[in-house]
Amino acid sequence: MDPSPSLTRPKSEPATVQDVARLAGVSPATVSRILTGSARVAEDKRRAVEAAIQKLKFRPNLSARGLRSGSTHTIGVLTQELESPYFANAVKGVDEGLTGSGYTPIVVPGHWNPDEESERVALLTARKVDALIVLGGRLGDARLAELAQQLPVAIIGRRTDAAGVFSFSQDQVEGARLATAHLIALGHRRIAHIAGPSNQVDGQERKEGFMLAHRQAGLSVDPALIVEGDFMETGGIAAMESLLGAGHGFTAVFCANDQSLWGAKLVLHRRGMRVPEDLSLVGFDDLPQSKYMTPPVTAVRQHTFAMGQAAAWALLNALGREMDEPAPTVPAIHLEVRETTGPCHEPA
Amino acid sequence: MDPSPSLTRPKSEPATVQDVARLAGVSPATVSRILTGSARVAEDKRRAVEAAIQKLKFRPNLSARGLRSGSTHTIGVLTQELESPYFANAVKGVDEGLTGSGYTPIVVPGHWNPDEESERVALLTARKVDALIVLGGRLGDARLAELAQQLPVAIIGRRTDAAGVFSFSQDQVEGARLATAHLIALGHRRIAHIAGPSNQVDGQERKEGFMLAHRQAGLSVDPALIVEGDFMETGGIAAMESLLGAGHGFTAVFCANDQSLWGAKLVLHRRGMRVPEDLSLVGFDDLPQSKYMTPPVTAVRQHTFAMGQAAAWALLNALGREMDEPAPTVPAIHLEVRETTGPCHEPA
DNA sequence: AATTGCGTTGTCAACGTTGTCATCGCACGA
DNA sequence: TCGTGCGATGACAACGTTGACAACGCAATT
Repeated sequence: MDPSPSLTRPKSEPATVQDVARLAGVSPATVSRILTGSARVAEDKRRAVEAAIQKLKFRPNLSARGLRSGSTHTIGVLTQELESPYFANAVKGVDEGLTGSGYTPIVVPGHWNPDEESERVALLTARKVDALIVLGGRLGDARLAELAQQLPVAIIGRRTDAAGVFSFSQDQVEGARLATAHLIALGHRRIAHIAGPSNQVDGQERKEGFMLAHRQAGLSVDPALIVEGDFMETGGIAAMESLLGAGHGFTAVFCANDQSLWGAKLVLHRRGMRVPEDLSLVGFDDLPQSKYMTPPVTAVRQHTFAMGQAAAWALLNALGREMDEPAPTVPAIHLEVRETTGPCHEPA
Repeated sequence: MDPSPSLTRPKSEPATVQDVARLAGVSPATVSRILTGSARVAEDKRRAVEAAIQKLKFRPNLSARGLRSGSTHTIGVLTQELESPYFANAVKGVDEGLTGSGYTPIVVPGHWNPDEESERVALLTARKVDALIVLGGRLGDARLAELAQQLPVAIIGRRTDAAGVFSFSQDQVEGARLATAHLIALGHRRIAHIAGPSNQVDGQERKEGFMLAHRQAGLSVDPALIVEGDFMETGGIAAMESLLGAGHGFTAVFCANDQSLWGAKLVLHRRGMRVPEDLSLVGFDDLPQSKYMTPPVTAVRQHTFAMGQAAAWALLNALGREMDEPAPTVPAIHLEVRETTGPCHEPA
């Protein structure tokens, strides 16, 4: 660490269109025309202006431009946790979908807190973003609909009834059903579930899929085998310990997300239990790291990157931009079978 | 996926200070005074204005404010990869360090590409950010110094000679030395190194620390045991396979970063080799996930979060804000010993 | 050679906010 | 009672950019 502040700051004022115009011997309007490409300009003047821009290192002041034209060529992205791989992936998709469009994403975190989310969104709109992408979160439908009245809005990872909102999400129930059915097909009969927080819709839906798969197979679920986690590694640890401590036999666990699974897996390692020989594990999200775990994790794959791209595409389109490529498609949710699941050895 | 565009968009024009002033029966200047707190205002007028703001849902237009006052209360953050846990952590630190300050971070990715970084930074300055935080990257010292002339600049994870730039970084050589010395202390004598890309300073310095530890212990390094990776999991896989394929015995590996280690570890798992019984592994960065790997990874801990916080603090301070807390300290780099390292079993 | 027409360029106002300056009104002291 | 002074408030200009509109020059046509 080496903080070395500067004491002198010359602060040469940045050039303006006026300066450029004066140097190039034209009017500010002509400079503007060249910058925005809004009208034809004689070749020699264009060259003179471009030279002046180079010389003065001119960059249009985007505050002024935004004020005058009403458009900032900016897309606000409300995420929840910057450090979560799940959101990072979606943001990356948005970023990718926006490259070459002239629009820049402005990413702000909401921390799953409705008040904070609302505040951050207000900040984005005050900043006059041209469109808005919301990743998950707890913003109410009413608020979303209200926002959609002012500017194009897309939401990722959540369904909504709010009118006029582009929504990109994947079928959580189906994903969970897939995961559970896979375990059942491997012969598992006593399957535990480390659930998500009960106040979060995703968690509820995944639990629903877990139940559904059992019902479809004509199996019943032992409520004692369902333990609530918090979508974090630590929650997975606690849940697995409580599950193991209670001592009711089970041969597989469906975890509501990968992070819970990672925590659970660590507990098994500590106790000398092998995966998948002693216990099969399925996750949800298929975060990038899951592929490199030992053994690599079997998990339901959410196409967050593709959803980010699709959201970006939809908004650019709504903003009236000519799209040279068709709307990207988001693959259906599916199960990525790797090595944390295996046939059931202990007969129920 | 369910994109449901709205066709009608009423677009009620947002309220302005003018509207508020009219409704409250005062002048725009008085509204401004209340908003910015720049002068005393009679209690009854204040109440009237606040009521009008509520009623009209007024939010000051930040483009206009930025244009007029020159300050946007915004801090630009140039990161490299949104999806990398390393950068995500630093950004989170910045975000935390900024909470409650009234400043908002604007995060843009640079993708390790000097041209793109330069372009993104230009975009941030055109947007009139009040200060700039650069995470890693390849921006030249000259450019950094030039930027520092215009606004306060901090750089994280990189040392720089650029004048007037706040720099927060950790001693990479020392970190690598620590990691290697730990292996040597455990009795390892033939230690391999999966290096970073040779054109990246971090990689070079970590390799240097690797060599240094050997020198200090009076040991020589077998050049055949050093293989170049790319700081990604796939590079780690390739490097480990080439190392194992060459067949020269070694009992431990120092990986230039955690992601390389994850890849390498997967190869060992595939080949049925145990960690740390058959091979010890040390990483660098100590990413959050490393703690939940099985076994948990021994790694050099970089305090990226703390550096992010410290950078935010330094910039706020430089912007003249009264800091009610002292500058956060960044702990020295250290080795987090977990379970991927153990005593050497095979005598050299 | 005069006129029309078109394409290029410049002038000017406006976007919403804030700071400067002048003014107003009030309370106080002489 | 009148003048002074100070605090509160309003009018106004300015930030840098763009778009509407007007004016200009040139070429083609009659």
